[in-house]
Amino acid sequence: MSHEITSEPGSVVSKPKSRLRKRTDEIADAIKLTMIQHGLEPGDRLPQEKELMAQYAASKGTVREALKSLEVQGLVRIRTGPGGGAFVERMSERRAMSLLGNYLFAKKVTIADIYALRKVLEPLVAVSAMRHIDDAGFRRLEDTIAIYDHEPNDAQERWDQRMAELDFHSVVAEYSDNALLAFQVRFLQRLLKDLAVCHDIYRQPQPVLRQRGIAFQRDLIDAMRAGDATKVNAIMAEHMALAEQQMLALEAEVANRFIEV
Amino acid sequence: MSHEITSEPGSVVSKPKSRLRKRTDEIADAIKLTMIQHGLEPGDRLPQEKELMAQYAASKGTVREALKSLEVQGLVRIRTGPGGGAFVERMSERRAMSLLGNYLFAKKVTIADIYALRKVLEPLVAVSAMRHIDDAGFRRLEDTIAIYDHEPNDAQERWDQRMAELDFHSVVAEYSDNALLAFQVRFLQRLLKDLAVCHDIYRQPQPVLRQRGIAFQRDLIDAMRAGDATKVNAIMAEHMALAEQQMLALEAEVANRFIEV
DNA sequence: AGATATTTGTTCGTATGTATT
DNA sequence: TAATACATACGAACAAATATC
Repeated sequence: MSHEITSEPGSVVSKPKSRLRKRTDEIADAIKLTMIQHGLEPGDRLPQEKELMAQYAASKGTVREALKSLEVQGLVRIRTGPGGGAFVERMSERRAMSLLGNYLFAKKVTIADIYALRKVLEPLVAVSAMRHIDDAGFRRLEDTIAIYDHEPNDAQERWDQRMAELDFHSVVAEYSDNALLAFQVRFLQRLLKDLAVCHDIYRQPQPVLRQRGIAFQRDLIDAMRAGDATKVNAIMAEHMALAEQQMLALEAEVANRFIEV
Repeated sequence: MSHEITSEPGSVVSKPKSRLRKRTDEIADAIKLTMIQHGLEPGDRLPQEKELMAQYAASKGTVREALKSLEVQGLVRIRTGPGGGAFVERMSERRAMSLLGNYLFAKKVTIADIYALRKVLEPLVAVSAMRHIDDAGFRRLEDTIAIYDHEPNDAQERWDQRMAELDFHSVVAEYSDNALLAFQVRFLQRLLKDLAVCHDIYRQPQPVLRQRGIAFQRDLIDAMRAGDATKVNAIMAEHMALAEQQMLALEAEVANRFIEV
């Protein structure tokens, strides 16, 4: 709808003499193109291997590599059996995050980097969500809070509570109609869940933050129910500022302990 | 530890008969794992096809599909010839954006969505860049402005100027040390370049915006040179607010003209 | 600059696995 | 259960690209 599915660099110009590009990639791009031109939607089936082999005058292996490429890009899903073949699919958020994670793997992403973004985006997404959330949504938020509204009994429960705290924000983001913003916010949350440093941090007991966090989130729900955008924004901004402070402090603590040993 | 490794209660007992996952994906993941375990860095070479075939007791086609998967994920690059094979590679920003674009393809992303993010992120990245930019950077910014500091002669030049205006922000983002923020900001810029609606908008003449844009950018450079974070933030915020306003107005105009026809 | 060796890229034929009917 | 239709996997051979001498 919005913009075109993009081809990899080099897909534009075709030098007639030498085949610059591999046959596999040519076919992958060609299939991608027909998907766009025919306006195929998720669930629609592409021609089967045999037909594609004939259509592009390529062998099975080459066609399969092309389909594999599309599969990894999250554009198709391949099913065996009668009536099987390649079916158009929407890339899952999970896969998008995984791929983006590969890009950021090499770069060094710090907690400060993540919170620099969260501090501005979480308030934004909360206000956006406020305009679309319904009773079921509020119930989901309250159910999530219930997971961590009490002292954890063991390390496992403490871990689960930390994850649930992030899930709270994930649920909020679900109700925004800005797909771009929602994805970004949820990706930041996933980074916090995955970063090795955070694993160490989240394992620490932090009695203060938990209760203050709950207070913020209860206030946030109230403000959302009241439809008070300014208040929602302010509450979330303060919540993020405090969370960042706490995370950075714990990060330093974890680092120091590591040095002492 | 004296006790045996136990299976989880619900863990999948390996059915010896049927393979849950495709061999290709198993091999791709196995290779990915060894890449991490061995701490391979860009430029390092993986075993060649022959060796991988022996190592995983798989056929050439299967191994090739696995490598294709890694290639699409931007993790390796494959070279032919003596000493060739799969080499570890960092995913390019270009590919990361392309893949993320595939995810957002299905979702409807509006100009308003993009500017909701730009309004908060561009000021942020400008302040961040201010702390690391050098004389060469300032020169690049001024060179970019030079592309659009005069009336365009034809449609082509007008188009080039619009792209250069976005490039200005791209250069700014380059000097931020927050990889996450920089990527996000540059991705938004790419969306503006690619969105079909924007193509129509950017083709329109807009004499006012160009000059005001240049004024903002000159002021921005001055504020960055002075190291005035507050001012940098304010200038960029105002610039984005105005740009959004203009874009939305033109979007409506383009839409109306489309309806008239 | 050209020949050669090495390694990926592609093809074809065949057999097996899997889901539908 | 059996037949069918499709993807999945194997193996051998050939083609194309590229580094090295």
